Amino acid sequence: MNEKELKKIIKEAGLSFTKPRAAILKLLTREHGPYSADEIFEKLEEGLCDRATLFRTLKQFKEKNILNSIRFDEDFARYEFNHPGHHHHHIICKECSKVIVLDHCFVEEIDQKIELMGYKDVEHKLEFFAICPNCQNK
Amino acid sequence: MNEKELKKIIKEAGLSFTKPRAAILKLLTREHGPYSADEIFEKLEEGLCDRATLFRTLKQFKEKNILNSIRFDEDFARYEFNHPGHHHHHIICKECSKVIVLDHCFVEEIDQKIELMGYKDVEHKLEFFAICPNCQNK
DNA sequence: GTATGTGCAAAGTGTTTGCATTCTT
DNA sequence: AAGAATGCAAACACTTTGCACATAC
Repeated sequence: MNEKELKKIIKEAGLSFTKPRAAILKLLTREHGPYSADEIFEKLEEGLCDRATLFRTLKQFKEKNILNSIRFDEDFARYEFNHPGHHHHHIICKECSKVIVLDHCFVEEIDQKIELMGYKDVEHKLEFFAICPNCQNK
Repeated sequence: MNEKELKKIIKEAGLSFTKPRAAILKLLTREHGPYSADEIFEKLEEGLCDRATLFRTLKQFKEKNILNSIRFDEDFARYEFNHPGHHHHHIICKECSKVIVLDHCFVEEIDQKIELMGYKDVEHKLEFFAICPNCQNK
């Protein structure tokens, strides 16, 4: 994603366009992740962004729906770019932690059932944990 | 659950039967939760169990499959008693955090599809986040 | 009696915050 | 020039660990 597109996204969220924000967004639009704050920090060019700024930015991007956050059974959050209309799930290998994206959503109808129960604004998180083909041969 | 049953579960897991472990297990078999370590600590009789022991016990119980842990979008884990054969999901209110249990599993067939993709030992976590009927009237 | 578990206090992570300085608009 | 964002260091919340004492078997 080029500078102009990055700027558009950031400005439309009502945030000013700064070096750290551009770099974080660029990375997450280029690589799907989902990445932890720490992984993102390591991938960013040295000195480009403080950890505090990174966390502040992730939080803001999440509030503005630019990013989603997910938690696999870990003690840190993971972030990924929220490609509009690209709702999806993951398979996470229990051994090597490799993540595969599943483009199809299997539970859309369930969201609707839950709305019929009187709930509003229904969302869900669905993740699969398994041992990947590669790790089975070790 | 009575003393005898609690002891059976704990001993069958290969752990010795102690006061803190009995109290934690008793609580979680009586109330579904899922509760955070902090909530559990508050519910236990004062002085009955140190926080360190609580965390150690939760970890062991989880390893022995006595408890499950889940993470809603929070920065702490929640624990619930693993009623054998009682696989289920939750609806969590985005406002008041009230949790409802959904007894039906909607994605069992998906687990099987993922096995056909070459994965082994497939599990999943599925949680719904919505605004509950009660919170809509505020 | 030996192994296992516990409490206490200290340390470890991941994340947030206060504040002075710097950048965006 | 005013407001917003950043870096740094200190603080926080949740969880883990080391060690001496206590309990289970």
